[in-house]
Amino acid sequence: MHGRCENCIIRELNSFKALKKEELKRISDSKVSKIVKKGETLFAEGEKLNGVFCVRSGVSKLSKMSNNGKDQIVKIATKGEVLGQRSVISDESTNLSAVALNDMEVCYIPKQHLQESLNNNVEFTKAVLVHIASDLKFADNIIVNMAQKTVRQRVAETIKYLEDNFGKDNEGYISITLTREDIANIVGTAKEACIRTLSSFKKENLIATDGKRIKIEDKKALYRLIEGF
Amino acid sequence: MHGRCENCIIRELNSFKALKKEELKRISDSKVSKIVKKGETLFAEGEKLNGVFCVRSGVSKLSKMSNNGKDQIVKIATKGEVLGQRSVISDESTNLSAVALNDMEVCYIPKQHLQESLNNNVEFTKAVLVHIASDLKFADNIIVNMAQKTVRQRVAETIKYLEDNFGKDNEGYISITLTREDIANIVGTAKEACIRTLSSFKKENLIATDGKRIKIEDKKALYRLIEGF
DNA sequence: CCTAAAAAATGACATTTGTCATTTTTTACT
DNA sequence: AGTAAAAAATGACAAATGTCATTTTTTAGG
Repeated sequence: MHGRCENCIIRELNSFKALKKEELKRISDSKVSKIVKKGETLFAEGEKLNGVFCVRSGVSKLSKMSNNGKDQIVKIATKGEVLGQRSVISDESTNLSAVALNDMEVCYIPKQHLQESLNNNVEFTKAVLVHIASDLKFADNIIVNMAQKTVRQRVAETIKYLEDNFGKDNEGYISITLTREDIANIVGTAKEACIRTLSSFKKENLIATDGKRIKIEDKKALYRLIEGF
Repeated sequence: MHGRCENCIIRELNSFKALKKEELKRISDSKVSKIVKKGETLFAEGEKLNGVFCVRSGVSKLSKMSNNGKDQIVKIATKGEVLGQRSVISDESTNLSAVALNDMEVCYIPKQHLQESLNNNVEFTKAVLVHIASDLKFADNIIVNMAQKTVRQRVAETIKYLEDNFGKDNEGYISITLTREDIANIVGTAKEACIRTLSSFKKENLIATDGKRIKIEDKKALYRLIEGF
């Protein structure tokens, strides 16, 4: 609970692995560990952040409200992700809000320390740069999918994404369970359309469901569908 | 034509302003100035780049082909933009292709020099980081628009974007002229839908057109439409 | 200035997706 | 285990968008 960053294995997953010992010590001394319950907000769109959140466990959605009242999920962040990073880098308020999808353990790190490292440790700055560049590439792909793929294809892609990133339990179901509405908000469609699409996938034996849980039954066919057949 | 980077005013527009004199000299010695004609490809999706392109004049579209054969434009790059940067940072092949929308003057800079500066000059690395972070924020916004806004709203938004970024000529027409198909590829819709939407905007006196040229006639109404009224 | 090719425009229609209303099922809690 | 609330599922219909065919207009080049 109150471990030291120096010993935290999570940092192997993010840019913090490029930090030097002294830097880690300083960060560790000022960081605050927090438990965030399912449904709670880490930060809201437009807020000015004075630090970042390093995710130790649990899952958070990063989303942006659109004028029609729908929440578009832009990213699902899990263990190792550093939330609020972009906004600290540019010294702007956040463009996204972060809400816990299940109970989370996070460390809050005041931004001064990060900024100092960004200003002095090229290795760290470069690591952050590479990470953000990869987020950008990912975002470009989402744009293309949103613009060019059907809801069916995007639902299929989202299921694949969830399995690839969160794995399966011992029964073969995708480990992360989202509400149909959250899935719809990733896909960028109405929840009814999302539900119908999942039902149709079930009829076609592409997937099986049990409550909220989803299992991919015919991976090949699902992948073909994503590619447009 | 063969000016020195040290004297190039374009670099005030991008991260190159954070480079030191020696760095600029080295880059200047190895850079190659090129003229790229309208319609020509600077680089294609999937290509491995050995350098970046700094745009001195002209406009390029950055796009990605989707499986249905449509080209999704992700960004319009103009004076000062550095193309291929993301791919050099991550040392991967590019995820986008770049095609000139009109005649361009660009400088090709071999990647070694950039990488050296990224490894040694924190100021530069940070400047690049801030720039990529801003691209990411922009991309997040596009995702939300694609997912949640109608074609009408997105066409309106694209027109606003073009006027804001490329200005108007002395008759009030937007300075950059794209084909309807290119506009459709920014909006993420079929060209017929794009044409129909523009025609309807014309009927409603939101815009006026003359050939490819577009002029915003009722900015307020157009902006209201973007917001969803 | 003329002409072929490209782009824009339009019609007709199919398909996809969104919206609203309602019922059924699941979940969380005592 | 029982119950209220939330989530999922489904039907019916409207609206938005895509596709294909065709005509009209514009543009580029000799």
